[in-house]
Amino acid sequence: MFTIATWNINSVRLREMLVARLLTEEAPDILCLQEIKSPVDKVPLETFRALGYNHIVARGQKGYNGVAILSKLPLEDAGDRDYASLGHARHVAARLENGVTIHNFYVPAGGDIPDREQNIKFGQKLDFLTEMRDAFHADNPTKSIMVGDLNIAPREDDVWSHKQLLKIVSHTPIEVEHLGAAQDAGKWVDITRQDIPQGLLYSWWSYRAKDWDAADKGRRLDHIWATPDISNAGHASRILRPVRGWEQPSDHVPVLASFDL
DNA sequence: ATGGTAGTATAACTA
Repeated sequence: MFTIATWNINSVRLREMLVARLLTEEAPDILCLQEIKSPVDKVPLETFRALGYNHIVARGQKGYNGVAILSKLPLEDAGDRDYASLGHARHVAARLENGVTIHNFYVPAGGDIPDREQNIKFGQKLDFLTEMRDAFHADNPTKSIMVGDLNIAPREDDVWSHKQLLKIVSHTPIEVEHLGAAQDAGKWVDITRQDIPQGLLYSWWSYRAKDWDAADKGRRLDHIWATPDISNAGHASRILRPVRGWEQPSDHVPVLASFDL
């Protein structure tokens, strides 16, 4: 059995000690980070190694984006793809010794206006998702887990108000449709919703709210999926809401699942 | 309707 977590950290250098706290308190076997906002050679790897996370696969760049997989279990680098040819560090993959492949994604946020004619970033987001669909269709993944900040809350109960967010980027029907096409192409099972099928679930709360906890205007942007050959092994999903209340927090909280593999 | 906060290339961008 192993536990995997995904967390958009919004700068791994600024929040090095928050990562260390999560690794100490929850001790997932694997932690996938997004938005590390750092070149790989400036990630504080020694802090993570000292906590037993000796196996690290990452892609970084200066200032923006960046993804990393920290693991207590041996990993081999399984490459990356430049979806939508943006030249951004938004994907990396790794393979465990048991043959399970881990994909870590940071899907573009997509800007504010949900129209590709008016907002190039929204078009890039849709193109990124279309390339994910095509890649999953071509690769037909098996024994795979895909996690990350997908920047889309697909279900009505993944947002604080379905009606009020229908024209807000992250919950528009066209984004949900594109994400669904990528999910279907890989036959991915949403492990969080397999475990917690009913009820409101959020993994992100805006920094701009006066009181994020009281207003509770959250969205479930962070996901853990698995291919159907191993989806039955997934269980014990959790979303660590209290982490949003830690000092100088990320706007995202960790999402966890365990796999009996 | 607007503006609100946070991070990094500390100025203007991205989220």
